[in-house]
Amino acid sequence: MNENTASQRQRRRRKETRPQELTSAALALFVEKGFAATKLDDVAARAGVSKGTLYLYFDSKEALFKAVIQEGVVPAIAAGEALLDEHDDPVELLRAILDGWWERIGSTELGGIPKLMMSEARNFPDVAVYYHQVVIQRGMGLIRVAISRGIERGIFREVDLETVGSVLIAPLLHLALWRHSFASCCGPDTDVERYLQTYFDVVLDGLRVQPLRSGDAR
Amino acid sequence: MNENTASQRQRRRRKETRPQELTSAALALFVEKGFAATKLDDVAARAGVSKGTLYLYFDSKEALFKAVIQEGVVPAIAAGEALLDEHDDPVELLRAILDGWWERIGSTELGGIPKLMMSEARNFPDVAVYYHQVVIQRGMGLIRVAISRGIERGIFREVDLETVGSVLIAPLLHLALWRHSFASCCGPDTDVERYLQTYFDVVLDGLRVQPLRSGDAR
Amino acid sequence: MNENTASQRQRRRRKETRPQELTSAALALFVEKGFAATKLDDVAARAGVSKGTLYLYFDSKEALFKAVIQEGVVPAIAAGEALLDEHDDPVELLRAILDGWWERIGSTELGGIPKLMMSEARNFPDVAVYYHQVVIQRGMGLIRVAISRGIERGIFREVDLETVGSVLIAPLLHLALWRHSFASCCGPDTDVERYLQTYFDVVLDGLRVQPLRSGDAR
Amino acid sequence: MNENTASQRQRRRRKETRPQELTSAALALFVEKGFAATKLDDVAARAGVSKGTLYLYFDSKEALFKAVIQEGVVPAIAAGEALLDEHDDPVELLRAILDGWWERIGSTELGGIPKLMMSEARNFPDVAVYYHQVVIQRGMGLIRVAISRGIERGIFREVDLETVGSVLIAPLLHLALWRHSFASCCGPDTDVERYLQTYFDVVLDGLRVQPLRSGDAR
DNA sequence: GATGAATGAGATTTCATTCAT
DNA sequence: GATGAATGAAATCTCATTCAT
Repeated sequence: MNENTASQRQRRRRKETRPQELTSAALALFVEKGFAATKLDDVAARAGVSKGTLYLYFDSKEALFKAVIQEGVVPAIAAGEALLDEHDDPVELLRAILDGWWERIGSTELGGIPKLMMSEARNFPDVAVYYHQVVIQRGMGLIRVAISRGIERGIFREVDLETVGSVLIAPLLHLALWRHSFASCCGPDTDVERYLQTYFDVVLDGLRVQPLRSGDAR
Repeated sequence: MNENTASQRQRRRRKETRPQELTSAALALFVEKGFAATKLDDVAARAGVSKGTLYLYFDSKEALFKAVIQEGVVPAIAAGEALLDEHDDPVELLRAILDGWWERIGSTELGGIPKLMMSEARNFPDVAVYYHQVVIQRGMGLIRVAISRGIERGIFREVDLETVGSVLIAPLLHLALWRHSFASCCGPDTDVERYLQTYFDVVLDGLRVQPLRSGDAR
Repeated sequence: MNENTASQRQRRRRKETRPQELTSAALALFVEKGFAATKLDDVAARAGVSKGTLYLYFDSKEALFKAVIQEGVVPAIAAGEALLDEHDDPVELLRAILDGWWERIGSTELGGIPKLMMSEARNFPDVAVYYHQVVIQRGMGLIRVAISRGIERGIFREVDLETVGSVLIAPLLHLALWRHSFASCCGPDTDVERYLQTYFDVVLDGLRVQPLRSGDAR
Repeated sequence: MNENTASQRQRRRRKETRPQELTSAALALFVEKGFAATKLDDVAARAGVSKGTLYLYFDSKEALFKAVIQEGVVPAIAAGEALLDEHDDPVELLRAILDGWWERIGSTELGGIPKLMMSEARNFPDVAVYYHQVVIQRGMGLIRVAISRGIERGIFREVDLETVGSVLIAPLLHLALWRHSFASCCGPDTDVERYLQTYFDVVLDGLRVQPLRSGDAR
């Protein structure tokens, strides 16, 4: 009467986890080779299934791409917003956001998604729009809040809130992009720890010994 | 007999400029769609020649790719090193380097090359190594010289010379990547002028009102 | 112990009727789309079973096809021969045969079989030979008997017994084929009742006001 | 200066005749095996070209199908309407139409088209609608004119003009269908000449020795 | 040099068939 | 017996490359 045999459970488990195994394999290859240069044969092989199995879960290569992004986007969304309440000091909050992004996204398997999205944005405009709304704008908003909080409290200078988010995230994105492009043939180029340290150092205190303290650096 | 007829000269002219017309068309499409997703049919059509003609000038699609990078790299090299002698003030030198990069590379047709190289580095490791040596390391060296000159003169703080180059170039690269990815579907995201201004502002003077002035921002 | 529980009986019932449910679903789809364009998935779905179940009853798609024809052929055989004894008047007999075919075959679900057999005869020569022997030749024989009986009694003219069967059945077949081809997109084209009436009218009495009454119409 | 070399002309000739060579090969195979069961490989092989060449001329297998029908339809249209003026006697006109159809369509390579259209009408409703309008209705109209002309002159009885066309064409269609279905495995079943003779005999003068001469044969 | 028709290897996609549950 | 996930052979379709003109 016990119809939930172990193997049945295992099978159901498999059915549920399959899509993730497939998107995970696809993500790795899409990031490495790009979407067009990735063969579904290779995705299937990496996931340990046959080519046909892919089509049980995804209607087409393009659908697989969208699922890969979809899946990769969820953690990014989840990662961020909780931080706003966890840190009071703006400097710490900003570091938490940026550090957190690196820890949870940039340095992990998901760090390839920015490269993939950058490379394919023009080939998949609808996915790009979605990603922009759900990830980029939300992330920029997060940084903006941290900065404006710091400005309110007189800790940060009055920088342009519209643009500062992109400027701040850029060096982290750059590091992530590097890891999935030149790093494999030209080495890490820079020690990650030192890179992050320099990054925070420069961003927080600038290069100059005697800051001009004007709104305009020119 | 005057064998240098007008049409002969024009043809010779054509012969010489042809390759550039082809690589230019290829660059645009490679940047837009990626290498694998670009059809030689489309490259030929964009250059206004037939598909077969491409093979008169390039042995293969891969050879065309290499020529595209090769060609795109030359101006980048030429652009830089002269600057070292033109500017004495380290701040001005740094701005000249970074501004100059944006003016001559980032904001031009060549601005797509970083995206292209980033996307394809792992598919063409030899090209990536070449690009790394000839463009990236040289560019990093340029910035390093500017920064170290500033440190020597007591204008810049003692930041890590190994990593600061990447950190500084990242926001500009980011802007160039954006222009060739999300910009087409999600708008420019930020006004370029303001972005650059914020960038220099933050980089030169940091975010904090009261700099810590320690080597370590933590 | 009463082992013939209701559900057991139902199951046995099921076991016996299953094949017919499957062939019935298959017939409908084979007729609609053709053999090759019909997916077993769809057959299974239409029969309300899983794809695997089909293979419990039929070894292959081809075996299913043969079963479909086999099944569809039985009523056709049964329908005919009894008529010979039921009608004495040759005109009535002929009408009974042709009307009966339309009532019991052409106008029913089985009316698709001629279309299916026509379409697939060359792909399944053995089935075609079987069908030819068991259905076509027998049916032609039936008509031939009716006509020859009419000739003997001086009611029908001396027409060619070899060919008249095909000529006579053709308009009915045509109607059946139409119902399963153009009818779905171009309407019934002709009212069935009027069509049959015209058909019998022309066939029995010809088009001419003054028949030539020669064996040769030329 | 003579740039129209022989081989150039031959090549151009080829370019122009290619599509017909391809549709001709496709027609033969579509008729024999049906659309779905025909492999493009085989079409290409029969036409003596490579698989890829097909795609230079037709966007898809479906487009090839449409071209096949399109091409096959043209002669059918051309064949008919001139006849109306060529024959005055309604009996001769009717024979000319039906005989002509058999000579020019039914007995030729084009005779497969009715089988093909019948088999695939439900899979390609738009093609079926087109075929219905351009071929079937026009053909029916032709017969209707002939019959009504005969009725006016008191040569034909007053049969139903709406339906008599289908009834009359049916035996010819049947013969054409037979040739492309059972004929290959079960022989011609009937001698064509005798079949046509019986057909005209029955249709023109009916089966009965003593016609009822009522509008209704019942 | 220039063309573009032709090729064929290789990609995506489909689907009859199998088999563990 | 019934299921449906998985398979892989085979189909459609693409496109870099060739070559006769």
